[in-house]
Amino acid sequence: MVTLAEVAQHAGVSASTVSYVLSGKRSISASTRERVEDSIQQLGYHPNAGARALASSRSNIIALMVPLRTDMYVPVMMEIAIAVATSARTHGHDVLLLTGEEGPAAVRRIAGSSLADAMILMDVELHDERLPLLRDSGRTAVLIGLPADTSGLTCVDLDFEATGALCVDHLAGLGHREVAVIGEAAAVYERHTGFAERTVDGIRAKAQETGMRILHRPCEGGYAAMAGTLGRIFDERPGTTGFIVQNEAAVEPLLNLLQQQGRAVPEDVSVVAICPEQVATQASVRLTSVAIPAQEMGRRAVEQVVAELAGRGTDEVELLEPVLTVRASSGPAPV
Amino acid sequence: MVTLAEVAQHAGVSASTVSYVLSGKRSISASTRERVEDSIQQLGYHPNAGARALASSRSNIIALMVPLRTDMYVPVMMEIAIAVATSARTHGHDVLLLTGEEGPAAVRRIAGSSLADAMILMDVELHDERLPLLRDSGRTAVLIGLPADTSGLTCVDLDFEATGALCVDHLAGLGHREVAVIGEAAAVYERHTGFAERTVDGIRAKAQETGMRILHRPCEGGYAAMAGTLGRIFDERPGTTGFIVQNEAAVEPLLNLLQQQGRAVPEDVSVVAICPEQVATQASVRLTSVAIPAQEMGRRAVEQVVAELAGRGTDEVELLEPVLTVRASSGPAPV
DNA sequence: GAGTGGAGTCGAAGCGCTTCGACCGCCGCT
DNA sequence: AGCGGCGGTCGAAGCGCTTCGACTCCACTC
Repeated sequence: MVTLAEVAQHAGVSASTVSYVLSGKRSISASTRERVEDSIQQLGYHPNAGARALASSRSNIIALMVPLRTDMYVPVMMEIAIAVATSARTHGHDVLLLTGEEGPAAVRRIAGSSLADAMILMDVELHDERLPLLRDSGRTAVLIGLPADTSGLTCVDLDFEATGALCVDHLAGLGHREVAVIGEAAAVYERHTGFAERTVDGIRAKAQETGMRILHRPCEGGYAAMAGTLGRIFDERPGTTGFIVQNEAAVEPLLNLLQQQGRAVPEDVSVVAICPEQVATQASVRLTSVAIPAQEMGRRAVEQVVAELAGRGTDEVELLEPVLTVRASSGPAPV
Repeated sequence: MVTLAEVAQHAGVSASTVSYVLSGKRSISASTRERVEDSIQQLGYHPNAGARALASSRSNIIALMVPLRTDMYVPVMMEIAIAVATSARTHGHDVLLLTGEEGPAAVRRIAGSSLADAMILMDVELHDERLPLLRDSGRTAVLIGLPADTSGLTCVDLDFEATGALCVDHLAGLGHREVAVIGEAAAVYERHTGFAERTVDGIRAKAQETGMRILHRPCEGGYAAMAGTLGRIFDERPGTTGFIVQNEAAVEPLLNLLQQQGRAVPEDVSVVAICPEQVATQASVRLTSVAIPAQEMGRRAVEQVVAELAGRGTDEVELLEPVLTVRASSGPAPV
């Protein structure tokens, strides 16, 4: 491995000069800079990450905690993770992938070892165990999601309350009066995952306002689970004409089942989904949907992290505004 | 932050002793060890990652390069990534997430900076640009996937040739003579991604052996693409009675379309999928399938990495044997 | 009773980098 | 002419850890 010292010798300058060329923290004459840069090229020098971290107490690594559960909203998670990794690189950072498995201990370990300069947490619960640790670790952190108490924390998320309200508004405007909500799996609510609860809150509030009847049912992904849930919904509320679907793994099964039952979409029944654009456009019926801006969320989270590391910190909650796109799955309520 | 020196002072021993307690590289008396461990607990000490990496030239980090494309076999990727992260932790390593975006440069950067001790590459192409760099970086590396030239590389993968053969065998045994293969998106073949080509090779070879006619068609995921592809397949080969599906995003659309066309599965048409178990069991018809053992692949890759780092290296290709599970989507060919 | 060797501990020398203070010219000011 | 100040460079002191060699005891052996 080539070292700083070797570059310095090759360029005929001192080690510190090379360091300053690299960091730009002191002015360097054009001629010296050029010579140093040439030497770096020729020798194929790469700064040693460990030495750098030790000397500067900055690792240029951002830790990303993703949920362990691989059974939920996987594409969204993946998209966020990739967006985080990609934007981190554009800011000169790398991303360390932590799974939920280690739980709160991971926070302690990462903060304690100075392995990462900052952390981004996904899949945040309302009363997340990791938050107290995070707060008094003093590390900069950004949450993707919204806990109950956001004091001292920076958060990025889609405004799920507004999202719920938007879906209701759309269906109400089309004359629907009885709407069923196909939620995430029951476990998601039991863990008090913020986004799921907030969506339902938003739906409930707006429904009350517009005089709509809501039936909310958690639902696992997959065909079998959806079949059961759907049967029970129509048993209980035969007059249901609208669906709001939050679990993307239930979307296609739902469309399929409706079709089998001879209920036409959107003539007899309207469906609004909360899902990534790709799911909405690739489904068997092009879905009216509120997009989950996974990439945007990942990008924003990184930008917040970078801003805070640079001291331009702003402990704030940034809620992205939902956008509803009308496609082929929603129409006027049947008369 | 608490340092080694502080722990040493607190325990009344020298720094090196604490270090040896931590690493176990020299014998320490029980009493000393206990005292040191107590101090570590009380002070809440965590070794500084940078310092450790610098002094030992081991970062205990494994870099994982995942493809940037978020549109392909996402669940599989995610499952592998999580399995890698999880098993890495059980071996005391962390995982650095690199996206394909940076391309071969990432290999140079990581190797050069000693940020990671080893690399795991996913989405390997037959003639992958990263391989030459990897070879002469001297870093230990494991590929998930199989390039054309595996010399000097450790690889882990499902045996996709055998997988293809297995699918053909199953359908041939049921009397099917005309089978269509729904492949991955065309771009996957253009990039010469190993697994896709090898699957087709395996299918072709076995089909010849069993006198089966094969029609292979690449296919994007999603409903619309599948509809087009399916139409063209039946135009060209009206006698098709079997399908082998490799693109998991095409599975559900295919089932849906067949149903719409009044072709019953498995009475009129049999479908065999190559996909994760979850997809197979959650589809609208429980699918006869060859499982893609994503977790297993991730775990094996990490184990290989750890073995090589420990000097118990074995540059070898490890192909996992495919397992076909018969479910409800395949049956005897119609007469 | 001197010699041998292993168990247990310590001191010191780095690992490769950043950064602070100091130094040296040289320009421009009064 | 003299001096402040600034652009540009260097030396040296760490950052917190690992690891090598050396040292001390003490239990054995012959």
